[in-house]
Amino acid sequence: MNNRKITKRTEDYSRWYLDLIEAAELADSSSVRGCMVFRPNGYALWENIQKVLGSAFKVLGIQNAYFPLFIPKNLIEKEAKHVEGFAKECAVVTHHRLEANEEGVLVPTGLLEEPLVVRPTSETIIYSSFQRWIHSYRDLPLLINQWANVVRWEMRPRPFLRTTEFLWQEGHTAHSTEEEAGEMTMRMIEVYRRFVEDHLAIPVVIGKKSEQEKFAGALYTTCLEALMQDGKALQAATSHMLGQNFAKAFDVKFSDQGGEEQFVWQTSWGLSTRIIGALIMVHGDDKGVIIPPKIAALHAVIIPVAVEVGGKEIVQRAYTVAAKLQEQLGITVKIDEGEGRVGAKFFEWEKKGVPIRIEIGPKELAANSLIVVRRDTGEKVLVDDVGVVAHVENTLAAIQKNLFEKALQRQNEHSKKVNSWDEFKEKAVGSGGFLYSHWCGDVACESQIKKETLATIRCIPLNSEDEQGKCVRCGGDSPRRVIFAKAY
RNA sequence: CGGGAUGUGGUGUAGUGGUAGCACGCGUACUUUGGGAGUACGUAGCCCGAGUUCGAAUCUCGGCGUCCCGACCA
Repeated sequence: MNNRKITKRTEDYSRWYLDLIEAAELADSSSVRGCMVFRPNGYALWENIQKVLGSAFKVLGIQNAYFPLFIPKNLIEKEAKHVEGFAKECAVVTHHRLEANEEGVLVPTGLLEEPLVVRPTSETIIYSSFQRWIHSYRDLPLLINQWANVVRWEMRPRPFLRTTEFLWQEGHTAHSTEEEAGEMTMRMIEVYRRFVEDHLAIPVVIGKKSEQEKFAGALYTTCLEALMQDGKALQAATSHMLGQNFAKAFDVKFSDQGGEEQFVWQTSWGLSTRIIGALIMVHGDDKGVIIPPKIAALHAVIIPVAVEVGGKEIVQRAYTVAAKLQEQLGITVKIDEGEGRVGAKFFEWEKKGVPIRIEIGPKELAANSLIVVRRDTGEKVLVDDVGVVAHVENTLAAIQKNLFEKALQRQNEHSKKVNSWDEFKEKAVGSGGFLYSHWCGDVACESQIKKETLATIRCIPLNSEDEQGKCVRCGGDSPRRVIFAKAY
Protein backbone atom coordinates (compact mmCIF):
# COMPACT_ATOMS: atom_id res chain seq x y z
CA MET A 1 0.00 0.00 0.00
CA ASN A 2 1.23 3.45 -0.86
CA ASN A 3 1.28 5.77 2.11
CA ARG A 4 2.63 8.83 0.41
CA LYS A 5 0.66 11.95 1.15
CA ILE A 6 -1.29 13.50 -1.67
CA THR A 7 -0.04 16.79 -3.06
CA LYS A 8 -2.25 19.67 -1.99
CA ARG A 9 -4.62 20.79 -4.71
CA THR A 10 -3.40 24.33 -4.35
CA GLU A 11 0.31 23.50 -4.72
CA ASP A 12 0.61 21.74 -8.05
CA TYR A 13 -2.70 20.90 -9.67
CA SER A 14 -1.20 18.59 -12.24
CA ARG A 15 0.71 16.61 -9.62
CA TRP A 16 -2.38 16.51 -7.40
CA TYR A 17 -4.42 15.02 -10.22
CA LEU A 18 -1.84 12.33 -10.87
CA ASP A 19 -1.53 11.60 -7.14
CA LEU A 20 -5.28 11.10 -6.91
CA ILE A 21 -5.25 8.59 -9.75
CA GLU A 22 -2.35 6.71 -8.22
CA ALA A 23 -3.62 6.78 -4.64
CA ALA A 24 -7.08 5.59 -5.65
CA GLU A 25 -5.48 2.85 -7.77
CA LEU A 26 -7.48 3.92 -10.81
CA ALA A 27 -4.81 3.72 -13.48
CA ASP A 28 -1.13 3.23 -14.26
CA SER A 29 0.91 4.70 -17.03
CA SER A 30 1.93 2.03 -19.48
CA SER A 31 5.10 1.37 -21.41
CA VAL A 32 3.21 2.09 -24.61
CA ARG A 33 3.46 5.71 -25.63
CA GLY A 34 0.61 7.83 -24.41
CA CYS A 35 -1.43 4.83 -23.34
CA MET A 36 -2.80 3.99 -19.95
CA VAL A 37 -3.57 0.89 -17.94
CA PHE A 38 -6.99 0.79 -16.30
CA ARG A 39 -6.65 -0.81 -12.88
CA PRO A 40 -9.72 -2.63 -11.52
CA ASN A 41 -10.89 0.41 -9.53
CA GLY A 42 -10.80 2.57 -12.64
CA TYR A 43 -12.40 -0.02 -14.89
CA ALA A 44 -15.21 -0.61 -12.39
CA LEU A 45 -16.15 3.04 -12.82
CA TRP A 46 -16.23 2.64 -16.58
CA GLU A 47 -18.40 -0.48 -16.24
CA ASN A 48 -20.91 1.45 -14.15
CA ILE A 49 -20.94 4.25 -16.71
CA GLN A 50 -21.64 1.65 -19.39
CA LYS A 51 -24.44 0.20 -17.30
CA VAL A 52 -26.22 3.49 -16.64
CA LEU A 53 -25.75 5.07 -20.07
CA GLY A 54 -26.45 1.75 -21.76
CA SER A 55 -29.85 1.47 -20.14
CA ALA A 56 -30.69 5.05 -21.12
CA PHE A 57 -29.84 4.14 -24.73
CA LYS A 58 -32.05 1.06 -24.63
CA VAL A 59 -35.03 3.13 -23.53
CA LEU A 60 -34.56 5.25 -26.66
CA GLY A 61 -34.43 2.19 -28.89
CA ILE A 62 -30.72 2.51 -29.60
CA GLN A 63 -29.07 -0.82 -30.34
CA ASN A 64 -25.48 -1.87 -29.75
CA ALA A 65 -23.34 -3.11 -32.64
CA TYR A 66 -19.66 -3.50 -33.36
CA PHE A 67 -17.59 -2.44 -36.35
CA PRO A 68 -13.97 -3.09 -37.39
CA LEU A 69 -10.99 -1.52 -35.66
CA PHE A 70 -9.28 -1.10 -39.03
CA ILE A 71 -10.54 1.34 -41.59
CA PRO A 72 -9.21 1.19 -45.15
CA LYS A 73 -7.53 4.50 -45.97
CA ASN A 74 -9.80 5.14 -48.94
CA LEU A 75 -12.89 5.10 -46.70
CA ILE A 76 -11.49 7.82 -44.46
CA GLU A 77 -10.64 9.86 -47.54
CA LYS A 78 -14.23 10.07 -48.73
CA GLU A 79 -15.32 13.06 -46.63
CA ALA A 80 -12.92 15.94 -47.24
CA LYS A 81 -13.36 17.90 -44.01
CA HIS A 82 -13.25 14.70 -42.01
CA VAL A 83 -9.87 13.80 -43.57
CA GLU A 84 -8.56 17.26 -42.79
CA GLY A 85 -9.59 16.96 -39.16
CA PHE A 86 -8.15 13.56 -38.41
CA ALA A 87 -5.35 12.87 -40.89
CA LYS A 88 -2.64 14.28 -38.65
CA GLU A 89 -3.39 12.03 -35.73
CA CYS A 90 -3.92 8.61 -37.26
CA ALA A 91 -2.06 5.42 -36.49
CA VAL A 92 -1.61 3.53 -39.76
CA VAL A 93 -1.04 -0.17 -40.33
CA THR A 94 1.18 -0.65 -43.36
CA HIS A 95 2.50 -4.24 -42.97
CA HIS A 96 0.95 -7.57 -42.10
CA ARG A 97 3.84 -9.71 -40.83
CA LEU A 98 7.15 -9.78 -38.96
CA GLU A 99 10.26 -11.55 -40.17
CA ALA A 100 13.58 -12.04 -38.41
CA ASN A 101 16.61 -10.55 -40.19
CA GLU A 102 20.22 -11.86 -39.92
CA GLU A 103 20.65 -10.23 -36.50
CA GLY A 104 17.49 -11.89 -35.22
CA VAL A 105 15.64 -8.58 -35.12
CA LEU A 106 12.02 -8.74 -36.19
CA VAL A 107 11.26 -6.38 -39.06
CA PRO A 108 7.88 -5.70 -40.62
CA THR A 109 7.39 -7.20 -44.06
CA GLY A 110 4.44 -7.80 -46.33
CA LEU A 111 3.56 -4.26 -47.36
CA LEU A 112 -0.20 -3.73 -47.55
CA GLU A 113 -1.47 -2.39 -50.85
CA GLU A 114 -4.13 -0.38 -49.08
CA PRO A 115 -2.98 0.91 -45.67
CA LEU A 116 -5.38 0.39 -42.76
CA VAL A 117 -6.08 3.24 -40.40
CA VAL A 118 -6.72 2.38 -36.76
CA ARG A 119 -10.10 4.08 -36.17
CA PRO A 120 -9.84 7.55 -34.64
CA THR A 121 -13.67 7.49 -34.77
CA SER A 122 -15.97 5.25 -36.77
CA GLU A 123 -18.22 7.42 -38.92
CA THR A 124 -16.63 6.22 -42.14
CA ILE A 125 -16.64 2.50 -41.49
CA ILE A 126 -20.11 2.54 -39.95
CA TYR A 127 -21.65 4.61 -42.75
CA SER A 128 -20.23 2.27 -45.35
CA SER A 129 -22.41 -0.35 -43.63
CA PHE A 130 -25.38 2.02 -43.39
CA GLN A 131 -25.19 2.39 -47.14
CA ARG A 132 -25.94 -1.34 -47.45
CA TRP A 133 -28.47 -1.49 -44.61
CA ILE A 134 -30.70 1.41 -45.57
CA HIS A 135 -32.98 1.15 -48.58
CA SER A 136 -36.39 2.43 -47.59
CA TYR A 137 -37.94 5.00 -45.27
CA ARG A 138 -39.09 1.89 -43.36
CA ASP A 139 -35.44 1.26 -42.38
CA LEU A 140 -35.33 4.65 -40.66
CA PRO A 141 -34.55 5.88 -38.16
CA LEU A 142 -31.52 3.65 -37.69
CA LEU A 143 -30.11 4.08 -34.19
CA ILE A 144 -26.79 2.37 -33.50
CA ASN A 145 -24.30 2.57 -30.64
CA GLN A 146 -20.83 1.07 -30.36
CA TRP A 147 -18.72 0.62 -27.22
CA ALA A 148 -15.16 0.61 -28.44
CA ASN A 149 -11.58 1.73 -28.19
CA VAL A 150 -10.24 4.34 -30.60
CA VAL A 151 -6.77 5.69 -31.29
CA ARG A 152 -5.74 9.29 -31.79
CA TRP A 153 -2.04 9.98 -31.97
CA GLU A 154 -2.15 13.22 -29.99
CA MET A 155 1.04 14.96 -29.04
CA ARG A 156 0.47 15.44 -25.35
CA PRO A 157 -1.16 12.55 -23.52
CA ARG A 158 -2.53 12.86 -20.01
CA PRO A 159 -4.15 10.02 -18.05
CA PHE A 160 -7.89 9.76 -18.75
CA LEU A 161 -8.06 13.22 -20.36
CA ARG A 162 -6.11 12.53 -23.51
CA THR A 163 -4.57 9.12 -24.04
CA THR A 164 -3.43 7.72 -27.37
CA GLU A 165 -5.91 4.87 -27.06
CA PHE A 166 -9.15 5.54 -25.24
CA LEU A 167 -12.47 3.85 -24.54
CA TRP A 168 -15.78 5.42 -25.42
CA GLN A 169 -19.20 4.87 -26.80
CA GLU A 170 -20.06 6.38 -30.15
CA GLY A 171 -23.62 6.58 -31.36
CA HIS A 172 -24.55 6.84 -35.03
CA THR A 173 -28.00 7.48 -36.35
CA ALA A 174 -29.67 7.98 -39.71
CA HIS A 175 -32.98 9.78 -40.22
CA SER A 176 -35.28 10.64 -43.06
CA THR A 177 -35.59 14.35 -42.26
CA GLU A 178 -33.37 17.19 -41.18
CA GLU A 179 -35.79 18.04 -38.41
CA GLU A 180 -35.67 14.56 -36.94
CA ALA A 181 -31.86 14.44 -37.03
CA GLY A 182 -31.73 17.83 -35.35
CA GLU A 183 -34.04 16.56 -32.61
CA MET A 184 -31.87 13.48 -32.15
CA THR A 185 -28.77 15.64 -31.75
CA MET A 186 -30.44 17.63 -29.01
CA ARG A 187 -32.01 14.58 -27.38
CA MET A 188 -28.62 12.91 -27.01
CA ILE A 189 -26.82 15.92 -25.57
CA GLU A 190 -29.68 16.08 -23.08
CA VAL A 191 -29.23 12.37 -22.25
CA TYR A 192 -25.58 13.12 -21.56
CA ARG A 193 -26.42 16.16 -19.46
CA ARG A 194 -28.75 14.17 -17.28
CA PHE A 195 -26.25 11.38 -16.87
CA VAL A 196 -23.31 13.67 -16.10
CA GLU A 197 -25.26 15.87 -13.70
CA ASP A 198 -27.47 13.26 -12.01
CA HIS A 199 -25.05 10.37 -11.75
CA LEU A 200 -21.60 11.91 -11.83
CA ALA A 201 -22.70 15.05 -9.97
CA ILE A 202 -20.80 17.23 -12.43
CA PRO A 203 -22.62 20.44 -13.40
CA VAL A 204 -22.29 21.35 -17.07
CA VAL A 205 -23.19 23.99 -19.58
CA ILE A 206 -24.85 22.85 -22.80
CA GLY A 207 -23.80 24.74 -25.86
CA LYS A 208 -22.84 24.77 -29.50
CA LYS A 209 -19.25 24.71 -30.70
CA SER A 210 -17.91 27.52 -32.82
CA GLU A 211 -17.14 26.76 -36.47
CA GLN A 212 -13.49 26.40 -35.58
CA GLU A 213 -14.10 23.97 -32.70
CA LYS A 214 -16.83 21.81 -34.25
CA PHE A 215 -16.40 18.18 -35.30
CA ALA A 216 -14.67 17.70 -38.62
CA GLY A 217 -17.45 16.95 -41.09
CA ALA A 218 -20.41 18.09 -38.96
CA LEU A 219 -22.97 20.77 -39.71
CA TYR A 220 -22.82 21.75 -36.06
CA THR A 221 -21.64 20.27 -32.79
CA THR A 222 -23.35 20.49 -29.42
CA CYS A 223 -21.37 19.81 -26.29
CA LEU A 224 -21.24 19.72 -22.52
CA GLU A 225 -18.61 21.86 -20.85
CA ALA A 226 -17.60 21.30 -17.24
CA LEU A 227 -15.35 23.39 -15.04
CA MET A 228 -12.48 21.84 -13.09
CA GLN A 229 -11.29 23.07 -9.71
CA ASP A 230 -8.30 24.87 -11.23
CA GLY A 231 -10.56 27.02 -13.39
CA LYS A 232 -9.94 25.14 -16.63
CA ALA A 233 -12.76 23.77 -18.75
CA LEU A 234 -13.20 20.21 -19.92
CA GLN A 235 -15.41 19.02 -22.74
CA ALA A 236 -17.46 16.22 -21.23
CA ALA A 237 -19.44 14.94 -24.21
CA THR A 238 -20.44 15.90 -27.74
CA SER A 239 -23.40 15.35 -30.02
CA HIS A 240 -23.03 16.22 -33.70
CA MET A 241 -25.57 17.09 -36.35
CA LEU A 242 -23.88 15.68 -39.44
CA GLY A 243 -26.47 16.85 -41.94
CA GLN A 244 -26.07 15.00 -45.23
CA ASN A 245 -22.30 15.42 -45.48
CA PHE A 246 -21.48 11.79 -44.77
CA ALA A 247 -24.60 10.49 -46.48
CA LYS A 248 -23.42 12.13 -49.70
CA ALA A 249 -19.85 10.93 -49.26
CA PHE A 250 -20.97 7.35 -48.55
CA ASP A 251 -24.04 7.33 -50.76
CA VAL A 252 -26.46 6.52 -47.94
CA LYS A 253 -29.84 6.87 -49.65
CA PHE A 254 -33.42 5.73 -49.07
CA SER A 255 -36.67 5.75 -51.00
CA ASP A 256 -39.25 7.98 -49.34
CA GLN A 257 -43.00 7.41 -49.26
CA GLY A 258 -43.32 9.00 -52.66
CA GLY A 259 -40.69 6.66 -54.14
CA GLU A 260 -38.10 9.42 -54.42
CA GLU A 261 -34.47 8.63 -53.55
CA GLN A 262 -33.07 10.87 -50.82
CA PHE A 263 -29.94 11.13 -48.75
CA VAL A 264 -30.36 10.38 -45.04
CA TRP A 265 -29.76 12.94 -42.30
CA GLN A 266 -27.29 11.76 -39.69
CA THR A 267 -26.06 12.36 -36.16
CA SER A 268 -23.18 11.04 -34.11
CA TRP A 269 -22.44 11.45 -30.43
CA GLY A 270 -19.90 10.19 -27.93
CA LEU A 271 -18.75 10.07 -24.35
CA SER A 272 -15.34 8.74 -23.38
CA THR A 273 -13.32 7.59 -20.39
CA ARG A 274 -12.18 11.20 -20.22
CA ILE A 275 -15.27 11.73 -18.09
CA ILE A 276 -13.51 9.77 -15.32
CA GLY A 277 -10.78 12.41 -15.40
CA ALA A 278 -13.44 15.05 -14.95
CA LEU A 279 -14.92 13.12 -12.05
CA ILE A 280 -11.54 13.03 -10.33
CA MET A 281 -10.82 16.72 -10.85
CA VAL A 282 -14.28 18.01 -9.97
CA HIS A 283 -14.82 16.06 -6.74
CA GLY A 284 -11.31 15.27 -5.50
CA ASP A 285 -9.93 16.92 -2.37
CA ASP A 286 -6.63 16.87 -0.50
CA LYS A 287 -7.35 13.40 0.86
CA GLY A 288 -8.08 11.71 -2.46
CA VAL A 289 -10.88 11.12 -4.91
CA ILE A 290 -14.55 11.16 -4.00
CA ILE A 291 -16.78 8.84 -6.00
CA PRO A 292 -20.43 9.94 -6.20
CA PRO A 293 -22.66 7.20 -4.73
CA LYS A 294 -24.71 6.74 -7.90
CA ILE A 295 -21.67 5.69 -9.91
CA ALA A 296 -19.57 4.09 -7.16
CA ALA A 297 -18.65 0.42 -7.43
CA LEU A 298 -18.22 0.33 -3.65
CA HIS A 299 -20.64 2.37 -1.55
CA ALA A 300 -19.60 1.69 2.01
CA VAL A 301 -16.74 0.11 3.89
CA ILE A 302 -17.16 -1.28 7.38
CA ILE A 303 -14.15 -1.13 9.66
CA PRO A 304 -14.23 -3.25 12.80
CA VAL A 305 -12.36 -1.34 15.49
CA ALA A 306 -10.41 -2.75 18.44
CA VAL A 307 -11.43 -6.30 17.61
CA GLU A 308 -9.07 -7.75 20.22
CA VAL A 309 -11.15 -6.03 22.91
CA GLY A 310 -14.59 -6.70 21.50
CA GLY A 311 -13.82 -10.10 20.13
CA LYS A 312 -15.43 -11.87 17.24
CA GLU A 313 -18.79 -10.31 18.00
CA ILE A 314 -17.69 -7.08 16.36
CA VAL A 315 -16.84 -8.81 13.11
CA GLN A 316 -20.09 -10.73 13.37
CA ARG A 317 -21.99 -7.45 13.66
CA ALA A 318 -20.12 -6.06 10.69
CA TYR A 319 -21.29 -8.97 8.55
CA THR A 320 -24.86 -8.61 9.76
CA VAL A 321 -24.92 -4.91 8.94
CA ALA A 322 -23.28 -5.45 5.54
CA ALA A 323 -25.81 -8.11 4.60
CA LYS A 324 -28.69 -5.90 5.67
CA LEU A 325 -27.43 -2.94 3.62
CA GLN A 326 -26.72 -5.03 0.56
CA GLU A 327 -30.09 -6.74 0.63
CA GLN A 328 -32.28 -3.77 1.44
CA LEU A 329 -30.47 -1.02 -0.52
CA GLY A 330 -28.81 -3.04 -3.25
CA ILE A 331 -25.49 -1.34 -2.59
CA THR A 332 -22.02 -2.86 -2.36
CA VAL A 333 -20.44 -3.00 1.09
CA LYS A 334 -16.97 -4.18 2.01
CA ILE A 335 -15.71 -5.23 5.41
CA ASP A 336 -12.06 -4.33 5.99
CA GLU A 337 -10.86 -7.05 8.33
CA GLY A 338 -7.25 -6.74 7.24
CA GLU A 339 -4.21 -6.35 9.49
CA GLY A 340 -3.09 -2.92 10.52
CA ARG A 341 -4.14 0.11 12.44
CA VAL A 342 -7.54 1.63 11.90
CA GLY A 343 -6.03 5.02 11.08
CA ALA A 344 -4.26 3.55 8.07
CA LYS A 345 -7.52 1.95 6.94
CA PHE A 346 -9.43 5.21 7.27
CA PHE A 347 -6.94 6.98 5.04
CA GLU A 348 -6.87 4.18 2.52
CA TRP A 349 -10.61 4.23 1.92
CA GLU A 350 -10.72 8.01 1.92
CA LYS A 351 -8.06 8.03 -0.82
CA LYS A 352 -10.21 5.66 -2.84
CA GLY A 353 -13.26 7.83 -2.38
CA VAL A 354 -15.70 5.34 -0.87
CA PRO A 355 -18.73 7.50 0.02
CA ILE A 356 -19.48 6.02 3.45
CA ARG A 357 -17.36 4.53 6.20
CA ILE A 358 -18.95 2.60 9.05
CA GLU A 359 -17.06 1.99 12.27
CA ILE A 360 -18.04 -0.68 14.75
CA GLY A 361 -16.06 -1.07 18.00
CA PRO A 362 -16.65 -2.32 21.54
CA LYS A 363 -18.52 0.85 22.53
CA GLU A 364 -20.89 0.65 19.58
CA LEU A 365 -21.36 -3.05 20.11
CA ALA A 366 -22.41 -2.47 23.70
CA ALA A 367 -24.80 0.33 22.75
CA ASN A 368 -26.33 -1.45 19.73
CA SER A 369 -25.15 1.37 17.50
CA LEU A 370 -22.51 2.22 14.92
CA ILE A 371 -20.69 5.23 13.56
CA VAL A 372 -21.40 6.40 10.01
CA VAL A 373 -18.88 8.78 8.42
CA ARG A 374 -19.41 10.78 5.24
CA ARG A 375 -16.49 10.99 2.80
CA ASP A 376 -17.50 14.39 1.40
CA THR A 377 -17.88 16.30 4.67
CA GLY A 378 -16.13 14.04 7.17
CA GLU A 379 -19.20 14.26 9.37
CA LYS A 380 -19.49 11.44 11.93
CA VAL A 381 -22.88 10.32 13.19
CA LEU A 382 -23.68 7.77 15.87
CA VAL A 383 -26.57 5.73 14.52
CA ASP A 384 -28.81 3.34 16.33
CA ASP A 385 -28.71 -0.17 14.97
CA VAL A 386 -32.32 -0.26 13.87
CA GLY A 387 -32.00 2.96 11.91
CA VAL A 388 -28.87 2.10 9.96
CA VAL A 389 -30.48 1.18 6.63
CA ALA A 390 -32.51 4.37 6.45
CA HIS A 391 -29.56 6.44 7.59
CA VAL A 392 -27.20 5.02 4.99
CA GLU A 393 -29.80 5.45 2.27
CA ASN A 394 -30.34 9.08 3.22
CA THR A 395 -26.65 9.75 3.59
CA LEU A 396 -25.83 8.37 0.15
CA ALA A 397 -28.49 10.63 -1.33
CA ALA A 398 -27.18 13.58 0.68
CA ILE A 399 -23.62 12.98 -0.53
CA GLN A 400 -24.77 12.79 -4.14
CA LYS A 401 -26.66 16.06 -3.74
CA ASN A 402 -23.89 17.81 -1.85
CA LEU A 403 -21.22 16.90 -4.41
CA PHE A 404 -23.31 18.36 -7.20
CA GLU A 405 -24.21 21.50 -5.28
CA LYS A 406 -20.64 22.17 -4.22
CA ALA A 407 -19.46 21.76 -7.80
CA LEU A 408 -22.26 23.98 -9.08
CA GLN A 409 -21.42 26.66 -6.56
CA ARG A 410 -17.78 26.56 -7.64
CA GLN A 411 -18.83 26.82 -11.26
CA ASN A 412 -21.06 29.80 -10.52
CA GLU A 413 -18.32 31.53 -8.55
CA HIS A 414 -15.97 31.09 -11.50
CA SER A 415 -18.46 32.23 -14.12
CA LYS A 416 -18.17 35.93 -14.88
CA LYS A 417 -19.53 38.30 -17.45
CA VAL A 418 -16.44 39.99 -18.79
CA ASN A 419 -16.75 43.13 -20.89
CA SER A 420 -13.29 44.68 -21.08
CA TRP A 421 -10.27 43.20 -22.81
CA ASP A 422 -8.00 44.02 -19.88
CA GLU A 423 -10.21 42.12 -17.46
CA PHE A 424 -10.51 39.28 -19.95
CA LYS A 425 -6.75 38.87 -20.23
CA GLU A 426 -6.30 39.07 -16.47
CA LYS A 427 -9.00 36.45 -15.76
CA ALA A 428 -7.98 34.12 -18.57
CA VAL A 429 -4.37 34.05 -17.51
CA GLY A 430 -5.12 34.12 -13.79
CA SER A 431 -8.01 32.49 -11.96
CA GLY A 432 -9.58 31.02 -15.09
CA GLY A 433 -13.23 30.02 -15.08
CA PHE A 434 -16.01 30.50 -17.61
CA LEU A 435 -15.74 33.96 -19.10
CA TYR A 436 -19.06 35.05 -20.64
CA SER A 437 -18.05 37.58 -23.23
CA HIS A 438 -19.24 39.07 -26.46
CA TRP A 439 -17.61 37.87 -29.63
CA CYS A 440 -17.96 39.22 -33.14
CA GLY A 441 -18.24 35.78 -34.75
CA ASP A 442 -15.03 36.15 -36.72
CA VAL A 443 -12.67 33.16 -36.84
CA ALA A 444 -9.57 35.34 -37.05
CA CYS A 445 -10.61 37.21 -33.92
CA GLU A 446 -11.21 33.91 -32.13
CA SER A 447 -7.73 32.73 -33.10
CA GLN A 448 -6.19 36.00 -31.97
CA ILE A 449 -7.83 35.70 -28.55
CA LYS A 450 -6.51 32.16 -28.24
CA LYS A 451 -3.04 33.28 -29.20
CA GLU A 452 -2.96 36.07 -26.65
CA THR A 453 -4.66 34.36 -23.70
CA LEU A 454 -4.84 30.59 -24.45
CA ALA A 455 -8.58 30.90 -23.86
CA THR A 456 -10.84 29.32 -26.48
CA ILE A 457 -14.54 29.45 -27.11
CA ARG A 458 -15.85 26.49 -25.15
CA CYS A 459 -19.34 26.91 -26.44
CA ILE A 460 -22.15 29.22 -27.34
CA PRO A 461 -24.57 28.39 -24.49
CA LEU A 462 -27.95 27.21 -25.72
CA ASN A 463 -29.91 28.91 -22.98
CA SER A 464 -28.24 32.30 -23.37
CA GLU A 465 -30.52 35.20 -24.11
CA ASP A 466 -29.90 37.46 -27.05
CA GLU A 467 -28.01 40.52 -25.92
CA GLN A 468 -26.48 43.07 -28.24
CA GLY A 469 -22.89 43.88 -27.35
CA LYS A 470 -19.40 44.59 -28.56
CA CYS A 471 -16.76 41.91 -29.15
CA VAL A 472 -14.43 41.81 -26.15
CA ARG A 473 -11.37 41.79 -28.40
CA CYS A 474 -12.15 43.86 -31.51
CA GLY A 475 -15.29 45.78 -30.54
CA GLY A 476 -17.31 44.39 -33.44
CA ASP A 477 -21.05 43.77 -33.10
CA SER A 478 -22.13 40.63 -31.23
CA PRO A 479 -25.65 39.21 -30.83
CA ARG A 480 -24.93 37.22 -27.64
CA ARG A 481 -22.29 36.19 -25.15
CA VAL A 482 -20.21 33.02 -25.60
CA ILE A 483 -18.14 31.12 -23.04
CA PHE A 484 -14.39 31.49 -23.18
CA ALA A 485 -12.04 29.42 -21.00
CA LYS A 486 -8.72 27.72 -20.96
CA ALA A 487 -9.40 24.07 -21.66
CA TYR A 488 -7.85 20.66 -21.11
C1' C B 1 6.38 18.95 -34.72
C1' G B 2 8.90 23.57 -32.17
C1' G B 3 10.93 25.58 -27.08
C1' G B 4 12.87 24.09 -22.16
C1' A B 5 14.28 20.73 -18.51
C1' U B 6 15.66 16.00 -16.79
C1' G B 7 17.45 10.70 -16.31
C1' U B 8 20.66 7.51 -9.28
C1' G B 9 16.94 0.92 -5.64
C1' G B 10 9.78 -0.24 -6.66
C1' U B 11 8.77 5.40 -5.50
C1' G B 12 10.81 10.27 -4.07
C1' U B 13 15.54 12.26 -3.61
C1' A B 14 21.21 13.65 -1.89
C1' G B 15 25.63 13.38 -4.11
C1' U B 16 30.31 19.61 -8.83
C1' G B 17 36.29 13.86 -10.57
C1' G B 18 38.17 9.82 -5.31
C1' U B 19 34.20 4.21 -0.26
C1' A B 20 26.79 5.64 -3.77
C1' G B 21 23.73 7.93 0.98
C1' C B 22 18.76 9.13 2.97
C1' A B 23 13.32 8.69 3.25
C1' C B 24 9.13 5.91 1.83
C1' G B 25 7.97 0.99 0.10
C1' C B 26 8.83 -4.26 0.34
C1' G B 27 10.32 -8.90 3.58
C1' U B 28 11.01 -11.25 8.60
C1' A B 29 10.48 -10.96 13.98
C1' C B 30 8.68 -8.80 18.41
C1' U B 31 5.75 -5.00 20.54
C1' U B 32 1.55 -2.04 19.09
C1' U B 33 -3.67 -1.29 17.16
C1' G B 34 -10.61 4.21 18.51
C1' G B 35 -6.95 8.70 12.75
C1' G B 36 -1.25 7.40 8.28
C1' A B 37 2.75 2.62 14.42
C1' G B 38 7.74 1.61 16.85
C1' U B 39 12.28 -1.12 17.17
C1' A B 40 15.75 -4.61 15.06
C1' C B 41 17.51 -7.15 10.96
C1' G B 42 17.05 -7.68 5.78
C1' U B 43 15.96 -6.19 0.37
C1' A B 44 17.05 -3.36 -3.93
C1' G B 45 20.01 1.56 -7.71
C1' C B 46 23.80 5.46 -11.05
C1' C B 47 19.20 4.94 -18.87
C1' C B 48 22.45 2.91 -23.08
C1' G B 49 27.03 3.43 -25.96
C1' A B 50 31.62 5.78 -26.95
C1' G B 51 35.33 9.29 -25.32
C1' U B 52 38.52 12.28 -21.69
C1' U B 53 41.08 10.64 -17.02
C1' C B 54 45.28 6.92 -12.77
C1' G B 55 40.06 7.18 -11.45
C1' A B 56 33.38 9.20 -14.13
C1' A B 57 26.77 9.07 -11.08
C1' U B 58 29.63 13.68 -11.80
C1' C B 59 33.12 16.20 -17.72
C1' U B 60 32.43 15.61 -23.53
C1' C B 61 29.84 13.46 -27.77
C1' G B 62 26.00 10.34 -29.67
C1' G B 63 21.58 7.54 -28.84
C1' C B 64 17.19 6.45 -26.08
C1' G B 65 13.51 7.61 -22.38
C1' U B 66 10.59 10.79 -19.35
C1' C B 67 8.45 15.44 -17.86
C1' C B 68 7.01 20.58 -18.62
C1' C B 69 5.42 24.80 -22.06
C1' G B 70 3.31 25.41 -26.96
C1' A B 71 0.89 23.63 -31.68
C1' C B 72 -3.06 19.59 -31.95
C1' C B 73 -7.14 17.41 -29.32
C1' A B 74 -12.62 13.87 -26.54
